[in-house]
Amino acid sequence: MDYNFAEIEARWQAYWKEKDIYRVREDETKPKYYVLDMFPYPSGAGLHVGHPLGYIATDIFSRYRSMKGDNVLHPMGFDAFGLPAEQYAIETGQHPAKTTEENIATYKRQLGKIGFNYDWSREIRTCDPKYYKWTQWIFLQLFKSWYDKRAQRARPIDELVAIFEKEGNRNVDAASHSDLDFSASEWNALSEKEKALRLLDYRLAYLAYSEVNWCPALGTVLANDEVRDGRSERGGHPVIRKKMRQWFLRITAYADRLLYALDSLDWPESLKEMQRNWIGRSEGASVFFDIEGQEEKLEIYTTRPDTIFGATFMVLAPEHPLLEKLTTASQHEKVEAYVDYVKKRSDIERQQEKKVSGVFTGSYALHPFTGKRLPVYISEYVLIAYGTGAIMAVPSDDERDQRFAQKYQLPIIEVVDRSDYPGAKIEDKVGRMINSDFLNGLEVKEAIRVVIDRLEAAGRGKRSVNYRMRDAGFSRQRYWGEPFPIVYYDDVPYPLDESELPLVLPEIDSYLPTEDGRAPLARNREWVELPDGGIRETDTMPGYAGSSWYFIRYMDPHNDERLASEEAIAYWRDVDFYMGGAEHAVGHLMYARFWHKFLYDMGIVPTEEPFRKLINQGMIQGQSKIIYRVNDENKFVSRGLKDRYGTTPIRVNVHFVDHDELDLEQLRNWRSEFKDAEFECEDGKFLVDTEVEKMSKRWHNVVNPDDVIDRYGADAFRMYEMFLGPIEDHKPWDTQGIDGVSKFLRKFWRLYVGDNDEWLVKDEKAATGDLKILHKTIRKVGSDIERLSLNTCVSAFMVCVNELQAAHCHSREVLDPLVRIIAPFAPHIAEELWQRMGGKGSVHRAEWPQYDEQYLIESEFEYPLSVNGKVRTKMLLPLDMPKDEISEKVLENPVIRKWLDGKAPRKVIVVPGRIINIVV
RNA sequence: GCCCGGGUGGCGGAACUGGUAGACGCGCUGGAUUCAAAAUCCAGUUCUGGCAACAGAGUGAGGGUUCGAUUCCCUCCCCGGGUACCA
Repeated sequence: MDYNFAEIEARWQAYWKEKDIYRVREDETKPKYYVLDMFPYPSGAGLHVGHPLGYIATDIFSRYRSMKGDNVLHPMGFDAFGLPAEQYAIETGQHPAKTTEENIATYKRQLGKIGFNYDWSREIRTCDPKYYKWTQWIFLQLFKSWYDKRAQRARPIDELVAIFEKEGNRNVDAASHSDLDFSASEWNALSEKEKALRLLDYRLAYLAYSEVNWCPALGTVLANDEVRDGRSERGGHPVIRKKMRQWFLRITAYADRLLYALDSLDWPESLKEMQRNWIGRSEGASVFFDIEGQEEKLEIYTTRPDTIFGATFMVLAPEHPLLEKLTTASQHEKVEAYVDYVKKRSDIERQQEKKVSGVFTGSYALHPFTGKRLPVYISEYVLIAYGTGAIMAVPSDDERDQRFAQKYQLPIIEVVDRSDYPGAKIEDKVGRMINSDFLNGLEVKEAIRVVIDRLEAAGRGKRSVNYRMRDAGFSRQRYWGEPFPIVYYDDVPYPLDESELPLVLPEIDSYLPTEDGRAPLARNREWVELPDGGIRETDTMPGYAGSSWYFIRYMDPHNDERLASEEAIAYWRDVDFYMGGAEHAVGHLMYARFWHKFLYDMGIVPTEEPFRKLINQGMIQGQSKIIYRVNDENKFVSRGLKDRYGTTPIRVNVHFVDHDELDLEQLRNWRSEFKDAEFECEDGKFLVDTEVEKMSKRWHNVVNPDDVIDRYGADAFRMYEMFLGPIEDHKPWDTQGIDGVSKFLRKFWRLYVGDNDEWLVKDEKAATGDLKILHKTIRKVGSDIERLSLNTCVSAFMVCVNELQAAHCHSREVLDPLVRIIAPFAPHIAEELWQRMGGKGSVHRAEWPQYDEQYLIESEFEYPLSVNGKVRTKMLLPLDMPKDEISEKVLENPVIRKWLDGKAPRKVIVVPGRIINIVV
């Protein structure tokens, strides 16, 4: 009987569920291993064949580790709050909880068919109040903490209050966005409200005003990627920048720790580099410039203080707070016009502009060393959000400053002699200082040190470190997210008592924002307005809130007392291996690391970093199928004929195409536009072109795993996904190719089961050759799994089965270990054969076999013989033959003699067990 | 522009530390089986020449190191991802 995957897979999936074999418990007798997949957002479209790629890899890896004796945690859950469900709710009026629930059911059904080993008793959903109780709890801890830069850790805010009461803030080095100085008596004289507002400057979760993309027509705030060219992507309505009071998380306090810990992580180098760039640490100096006729000083940030004698003008961001004071009456009109011009431009436009523009303010700054007058300009190339929003312009050593100087005819003073460094660009930090007074003759690096010392001594500047990274906006004016456990009294935010958590997301009558532009939750006045006069926060938390700590919850997902028990956390500690898409390189991975470090400071988790090893799985792309429509006609032509007409390419459903030939019948029934169309074939066939691109409904190239599994089975599907190529690479899906692994599984089956379903495996001694094949495979598969090279594992299995088949091997001594090592890849067929073989318990609880070195030792080797590096023939020689004896033997070889043509070889190189090269 | 990947048959890919380039599979070609087809099995399949033995070329292009380079070094081209007037 043939291998009946449908029956086998259903049987064993039911068996595993019934026996609960994937249930994981803490077990001190075994080493722990935590394997994690990035949990999915359950979209309405369901899974396509690209989604499970990483899940299959971790499934194989975790099954392997547990057969090797580890206690493996491999959980799954759902990132269930998010924009698409809310958008759908706005369009249909359906509650997002309901559609989310339905989508999760679809996902679980689809995942179930693939045969994963998740411990579903540990499933979590970020939208479940039992889960987000602890998301809210962590937020409260952030709210109640400040960051002590000296101790390099978060501390309770009460300790900061105690310090303020005793000595003010002068001896505190805290992460803060305020530079206000105050003494103990000044602090103690403040009202309760003033104290509360001032503390916000120090909390790790704080309120501040910031600009958002406000779309008046939609009455809502838009994410950056929902805005195109200053208009909303949906509907094309104008979008303006609007100031709103919002929650922020002080991630910048952790910038250095986030940066330096990267070195210790086993992550792809490219991903670590992205995080480094995102943090964007730079070392330089703050310099204070006097302004002619003004009390106030202008603070600038520069990484090149050494070039200060080359500064010939200053540039401010058009939003700079000092601008009004610096603008003289005569320049007022021009400045205002320029500020207006910049206001209308989106950040993206401003940043992409290649044309230099700017306006003189009328004021002059004074050079701190020479006292020279430096005109102060404004220009859009200086950004208010970076550094201090003001620069000293050094046209000799900065390309943008140079272009600006050229356009406005400002002087350029060369200050760095780079003649010792041919090829150095103007912004490279190399060279010898010239025209720079006391810096003359110094190397750039030395000059930086010297000039900062001078500036500090003169009280005109200081060493300073700057980051590109900014605090994380944590408010969303949306419904489908975690409510903030915050109540305002007299505009001051107070935390809810932890006993009141979770603060459950209330019902509302419509998912739209209110008419006056407040978040949707404001619609439920009963919920918002408390009897004691308190007003609840109506913003909700962003998507990354719930995903920043979910890996901890899996350790103990049903705990109502703590986010996870101390014992569970002490046992599981951190994620050993994390698999997910590269699109989360900076967002999710940065926030999760930040939260983890905070929880470490709180003493809740024992490790500084959450994810020890990380791999990005590549994307499985779709193959779009393209046909050509003749312009202005209801006529389509086969691909070879497209150049005879003016044509437009059109994508058709990938399922209508077999071997590049289109099934016209199916196409005609697909859409009315094809019903009566004319089709011109070539050689009786209608051929299509193929384009590899993202798998998406839009391109009609989506392949659903359910269909593939129905036709070929889950085991074939799993192995084929792995066989496609290296896990990190992008590669196109081609359903045709699955035939290969499907055939392989049938061949594999026939080693065990005969045509009439008879059991072929015998308890006989295996031939040495068969044992060689087996042990070679055990070794290769084991080491390839360790390095996540799963595609080569599959081909190793193919080679093994081909060889065993040719050898007519039916010995249990070989076929028992073979079932075990294939079990992680094809868990169903392995379980079936294991059980038929009379194996104890599940094959997935069996031990991973050891390979036996004795079968891998060879006594002879067929050496390739090469002449001048080109292989000419082969020769079988004993591996223990001494080199000079080999040389002699080789020279007797007729093919080699022919190539030597009677001459003596210049050299004979023997690499034992590898190759022999004769140089003539 | 900068940073990080990557360019190998018709296609997906293999070659782990410099040692037989193209494993494994798809597709294609021919054959067996079949009334026929599907399925299955067998053989061939980098390119060029040759019936073949064999010879020449060949891992994006050019150069270098080496007995030997897909692998190391230099220059350049192309593709993918990230990022940016970041002072």
